[in-house]
Amino acid sequence: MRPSYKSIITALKRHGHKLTLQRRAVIDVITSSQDHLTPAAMFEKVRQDHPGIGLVTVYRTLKLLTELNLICELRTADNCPSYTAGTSEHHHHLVCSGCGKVVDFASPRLIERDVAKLEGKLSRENGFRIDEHLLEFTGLCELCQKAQASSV
Amino acid sequence: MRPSYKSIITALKRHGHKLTLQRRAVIDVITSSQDHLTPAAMFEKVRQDHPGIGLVTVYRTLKLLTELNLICELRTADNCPSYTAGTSEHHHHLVCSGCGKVVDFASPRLIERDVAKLEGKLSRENGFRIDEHLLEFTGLCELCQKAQASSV
DNA sequence: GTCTAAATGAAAAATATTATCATTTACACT
DNA sequence: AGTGTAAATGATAATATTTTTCATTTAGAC
Repeated sequence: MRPSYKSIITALKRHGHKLTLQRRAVIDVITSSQDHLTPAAMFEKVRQDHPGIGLVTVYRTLKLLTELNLICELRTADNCPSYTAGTSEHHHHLVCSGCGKVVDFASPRLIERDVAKLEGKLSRENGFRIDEHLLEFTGLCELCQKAQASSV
Repeated sequence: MRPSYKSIITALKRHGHKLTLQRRAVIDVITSSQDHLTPAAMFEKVRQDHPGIGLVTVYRTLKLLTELNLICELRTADNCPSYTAGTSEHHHHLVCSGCGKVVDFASPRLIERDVAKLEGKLSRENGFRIDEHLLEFTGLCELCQKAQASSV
């Protein structure tokens, strides 16, 4: 389940962080959108309700939430990180290389089991302590496929 | 098999690109290193033999090689892209979140088969044309584990 | 050898992110 | 409710990374 506005607020409080209007605003935006948003996009959204907020605050809030593992950070080839609520649930990414759209999905238990095995093997062979894994598919979404087809 | 200096040169030629000293130098560095290198790191290496080369040229060459799919671009949480020779061989990444070290590995056929199945399902359900996939493990390498242990 | 489009390097611009610091504010404690 | 204090904010500057621009150079076809 995607973490709700409330659960994130609670977690922040639990870790001894202050609940400022600005943080609430950022959390509101991130939890009420299904998409992965870049810091800049989030800033624009938050701004609508809180004209005074600074981009810096958005960056700081995202950093904090990422450190507490309350949101999910994603980096793709377009160089901009984007964030979405929901790391409590383990999920993977399907990324459109055309427009950057990201679809989250849960992978079948079968794969997760195999991946866990592979994780053990890699860990032993390379001396790593492995903390997480991510499966990422890249391709073109429906719209970008059409755009490509019509431009050729 | 990792693409060799020669194979990349040939591919460039085939696509009608000129073989400048600078490009040769960058390709030499990227093929003779096992690691993923950032543009800046590559610049430093290339510079040793070609003091006159510009960082811009390194960027341009990496961009070109990436577009031609001759090298592999990787982005992790530290925000710096890094590149390595070798996309002709399908491989995955084990990334150290401490120092950024990347180990490439091939995943067992078992997983690849399941992933292919999942790929078909995702493609159908989301209307994506899926081009590639990447499995990425994140953790701490041996050195960074020790560093962490001793600092606590 | 000559020609030309492609590639380069220097500098500036654009973009993204972080650091600094004075001011404001949440909230623990009365 | 009022007060004190550490944490958080916003403005600004700084840093880092990547791209653009453009005059000059050069690889490679002829």
